[in-house]
Amino acid sequence: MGKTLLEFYPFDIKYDDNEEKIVVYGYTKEGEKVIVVDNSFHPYFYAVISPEDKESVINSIKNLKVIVGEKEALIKKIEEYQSHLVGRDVTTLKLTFNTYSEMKHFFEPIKRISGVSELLETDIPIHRRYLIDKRFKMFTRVRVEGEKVKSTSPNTNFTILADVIEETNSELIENPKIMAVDIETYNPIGNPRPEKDPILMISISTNYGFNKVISWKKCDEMQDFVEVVESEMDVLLRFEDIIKNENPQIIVGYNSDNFDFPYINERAKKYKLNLKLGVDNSKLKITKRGIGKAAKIIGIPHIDLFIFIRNILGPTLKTETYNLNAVADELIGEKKVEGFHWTEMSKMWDNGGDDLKKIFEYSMKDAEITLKLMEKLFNLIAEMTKIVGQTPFDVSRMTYGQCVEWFLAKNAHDFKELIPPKPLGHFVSDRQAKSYEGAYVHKPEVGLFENIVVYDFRSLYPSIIVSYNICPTTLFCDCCKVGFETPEINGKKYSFCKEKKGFIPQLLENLINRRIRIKEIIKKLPKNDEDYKILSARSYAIKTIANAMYGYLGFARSRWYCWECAASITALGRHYITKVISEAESKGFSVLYADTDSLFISLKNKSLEDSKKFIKEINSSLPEMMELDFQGFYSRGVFLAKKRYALSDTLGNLTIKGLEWVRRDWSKIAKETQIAVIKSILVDGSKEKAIRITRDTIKKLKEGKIPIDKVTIYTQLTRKIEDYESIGPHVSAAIKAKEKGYTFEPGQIIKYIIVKGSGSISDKAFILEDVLDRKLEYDPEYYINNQVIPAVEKIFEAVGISKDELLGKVQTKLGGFFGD
DNA sequence: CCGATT
DNA sequence: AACGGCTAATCGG
Repeated sequence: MGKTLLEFYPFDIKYDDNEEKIVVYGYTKEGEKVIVVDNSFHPYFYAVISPEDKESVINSIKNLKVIVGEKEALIKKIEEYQSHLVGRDVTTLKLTFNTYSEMKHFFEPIKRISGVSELLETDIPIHRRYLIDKRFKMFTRVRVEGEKVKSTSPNTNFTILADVIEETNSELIENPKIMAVDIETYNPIGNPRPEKDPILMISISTNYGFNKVISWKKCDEMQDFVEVVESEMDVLLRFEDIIKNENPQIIVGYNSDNFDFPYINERAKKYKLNLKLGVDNSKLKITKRGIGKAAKIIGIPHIDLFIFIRNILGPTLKTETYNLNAVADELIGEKKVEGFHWTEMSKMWDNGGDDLKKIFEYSMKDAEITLKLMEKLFNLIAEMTKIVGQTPFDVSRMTYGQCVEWFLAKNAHDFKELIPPKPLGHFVSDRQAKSYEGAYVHKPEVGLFENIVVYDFRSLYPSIIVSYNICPTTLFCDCCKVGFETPEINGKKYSFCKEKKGFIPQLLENLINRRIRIKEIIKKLPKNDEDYKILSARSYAIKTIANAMYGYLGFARSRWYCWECAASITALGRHYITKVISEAESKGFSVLYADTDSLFISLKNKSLEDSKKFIKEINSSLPEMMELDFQGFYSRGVFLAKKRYALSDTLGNLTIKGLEWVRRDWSKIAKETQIAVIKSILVDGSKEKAIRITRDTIKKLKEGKIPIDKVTIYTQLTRKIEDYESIGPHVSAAIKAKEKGYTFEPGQIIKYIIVKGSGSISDKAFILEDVLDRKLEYDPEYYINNQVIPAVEKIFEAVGISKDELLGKVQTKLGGFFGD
């Protein structure tokens, strides 16, 4: 079909193991599906050599005879490359090969050549190497030149054999076709067993109007979206059919890596079906990834939103659990179909009729919610994908550490920095064994205070890294006699180069400046503007990477791990916060509390104006990138201990940190009582009301009037049940449930209740399902003495009311509090 | 009651 | 498989 030039949006990429070439999958603006084959890319790695041995090493490499299969494998190119390894000058040879399968046979023989000290970048997967080198970003417009040929894949418009493939601009694909998928399974004993229990239905929801539930059981007056086929096998075949005909550009699920797709695969195996979902007609592949699995469909990015939310969004969410219902409620204000619990699935399926209709509705809604979540999160996933520079499939599954690492890897060569190897074995354990001092936390004045001003350092750690040029490449440089110096850390000062910028501070400075520019633009846009949404997501993605940089430097499995850097950052953080504390005190403010980058002062006889003058003075003395911000003014606050306090602003809005209220391992009844007490004291200024509320709760608990969901406690299993040394209540509840056939995985949230009976607290702990089944009653004594009272006791003490007084055991005159 | 575990 | 600091409950000797 001849030479052609076109622009397209790449969605996925693979290194073809058999044909040994890079294949990029994408779409033109008109939605035509294209495959771009890049024959020009060849894998390579670096050998670090002593410069004086250069000729002999090159000769030895040329003389190597490596046989792969029947044929001799050849080195394609040898080039000298003067570069840096973590700031140190190194001479390397860049060795390029025709294919990866040939290249890997050269690792060992080249390592053994005298004059070669180490091999670098042998542990970069080829498709990632390709994206690092080519610079273009997934989901954005890319220019390709090459020969247009008929596609070998049946459901693709054409293939291009590329000569050139390059970035044009970073314009994002508009409105990709997204398909959300959810399955329901037969589950007579709780968790479904893929070897026995069939898939009942597969639900599909798209952002372009195709919505269906495919099932194999009929009932009267079925909803329009239900399509009934003959059998479970036909459900699977119809699913394959839909993927092929509908051509979704992105497939999304919720926990689909570890549930939906592995289950679909297991059931397909049973019928000896090969579900060819990939654009290249390849099978749905379930791979192992860390402790879990990942479901890969070649050519169509499959995003498991549960994984992305858990890894990246989780810490910013309020929700206690990452189940679909709670997450969707918080992010998009939607809930699942009510009056239905998944444990009833098989019973309702067997009943048929209206019950079956209800399952159809429930399943459809789940797929719809998943789709809406993706529509909400697409911009963020796309921006993370762009900034990290890898595929959406990979990036959506990365943790913070991996996002930072691949971001650095992408940019390292601009600074001629080679990518250090992943640390293994004792390198990791040695690093883990060597800890360093963290942030400073000021012991609070326990009690109730009024007129509180809060300051915080804007992006404290990133601004320190940039100001002090903290980088593994600048530590104790050769050029500066005295560089940027840290305070003493265990009696030693650390120095960072003043002459040349380190690559991490340089990249970080670019990120910070980029974010400032974006925020300037956002300010002028209306909130519902499409650009506003994209730029907000970009700003959030940049912030995520910038804030994770410090943690990455102290992370034992980092390629650019640097103990001295991490320890210097926290030491400087401690230096600046303590400096502000002492200056505030010397100016006559009373410092109530401080933690890491924030400072709480009481105005006392000073004015708000005085506090603003103070902040100006501080800022004029700080390095340019560092800034102390005015965070807010609060009319009242109660401080209980380090990391435990509550504030109320002038409008009565509460800020609560560290208290039981924000913790999931406390019952709702304890948390609700606690917040009601805080509100009474901080907002209403009435300790009588607080006492009344507490006593009333205790009475209701005694009378057994509190519903079960308010006495349920959530605790995560962090390991396998048998690995626990100490059996806490949640573990004990799980052990008892396990004997009855329930299964538990590490990471699972255990919902348990302490019931009436004898023995230790653990003896009396049972999981929610057990309690409901056996109609057990909660233990009022436990919830009064171990939940409600401890949650409010410290607060009452801080305002001068003892426990006895609270419970009415001692008659004391109340009063003298906020004028009453 | 107290250190260890969570 | 991002850091350390910190509080508090409960176990288990």
